[in-house]
Amino acid sequence: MRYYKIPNETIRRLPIYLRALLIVTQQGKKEISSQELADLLTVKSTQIRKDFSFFGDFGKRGVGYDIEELVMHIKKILRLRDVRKAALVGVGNLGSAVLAYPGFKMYGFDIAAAFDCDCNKVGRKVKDIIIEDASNIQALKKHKIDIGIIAVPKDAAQQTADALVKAGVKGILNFSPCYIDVPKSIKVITIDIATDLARLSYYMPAR
Amino acid sequence: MRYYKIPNETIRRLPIYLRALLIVTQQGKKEISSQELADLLTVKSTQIRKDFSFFGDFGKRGVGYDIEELVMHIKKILRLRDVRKAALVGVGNLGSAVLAYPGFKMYGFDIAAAFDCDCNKVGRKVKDIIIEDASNIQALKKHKIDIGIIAVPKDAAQQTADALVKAGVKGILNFSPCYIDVPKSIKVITIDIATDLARLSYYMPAR
DNA sequence: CTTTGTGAAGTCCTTCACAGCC
DNA sequence: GGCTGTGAAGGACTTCACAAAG
Repeated sequence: MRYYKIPNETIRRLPIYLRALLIVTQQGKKEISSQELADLLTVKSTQIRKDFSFFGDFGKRGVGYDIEELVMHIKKILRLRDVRKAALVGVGNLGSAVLAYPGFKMYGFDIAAAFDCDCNKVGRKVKDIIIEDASNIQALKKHKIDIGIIAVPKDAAQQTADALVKAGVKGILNFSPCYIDVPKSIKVITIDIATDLARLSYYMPAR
Repeated sequence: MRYYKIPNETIRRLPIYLRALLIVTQQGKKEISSQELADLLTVKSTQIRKDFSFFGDFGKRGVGYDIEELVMHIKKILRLRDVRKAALVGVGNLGSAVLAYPGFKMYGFDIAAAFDCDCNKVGRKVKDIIIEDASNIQALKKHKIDIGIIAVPKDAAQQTADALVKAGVKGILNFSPCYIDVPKSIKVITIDIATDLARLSYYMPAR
């Protein structure tokens, strides 16, 4: 194996592979061939082998891949092996759904703090976390939290982002349907269902 | 302009352009150049012009594009011009967040029905919609609803999908972190934040 | 002078074809 | 026989460079 740069498209597929592998692990499977994995996803088996070849060759010819080893490698590439602490801002419906979502833990994220500006919510306990007042966001500097999750109404998104940046986060997951402006050393990922919705529409037959 | 096939990647970017255009429209802007749009997004201006050129040439040289016209064209390509009716299944935190999300309307989707299997919720009214019992999903056949939104716990996802297919939907938006099996004429889009999370992790500096 | 529209060149990614190994 | 690993070929998308138009 040569140490080529890993293509962006491969990085985009790794989480998809990871999810599938975690699901089949729960079903008790120990090994998987590129063909079996391909059947679960909409990807060709040669594509999968090529992708895996970028970070080592650990498949067994005639057999397939050891799932546990594969999961470990993918997590390493995606830097998911160490638990990363995240803070949630906005505990409305969306924020609550985020708190309840099991995927965070599965991917090595730990939501360690939650903030809201509604005094009725402040002090309430959700999943072992006490909701704090949003004006205390800067406090998370002490907690080694490096990810902020924005789940507030869009008019409050920018000021929330500013507060999070001030508090020292390095990455932001933004659920508000708007652009937010941050220093370019901060990585922002905006999740907007609308873009997926539009794709659903395109690929669906007309009524 | 020649009628080439529109590249997949262009289709993927169109919703992103659309969102940006809708945002600047709200700010009162009437025309925009490819460079201005590029500055808002992480895309090169030549890319934008090339993308737009696939579906006609309606830019004014020396000026830019008429935003209203552009929005109309993109909506046409993405088949978003006619309102599509959707049914939501599962009115928990996530489902409630979905109901409250303004993006649906903006993109021509109308959530016209909601279902849940919790009898405490059935009968309650949310945003002009009365929550119906999940066993009545087949009833939506009468309502010309062709999209189903799955926001139920993952163990109930497959049976919900089966019921929706039986009820005649043509597309499914799946928020459950699992694969669902449907006839291949049905388009399914699974939204799993975990994949975005993993990308956030990869592009963030190590702790 | 600004900005679009577009062939051509360049880059990146996917698929093929098959050698190598279990 | 079955499946991985990979150079090479092929295909898709992006960027360049510049002509054409307001």
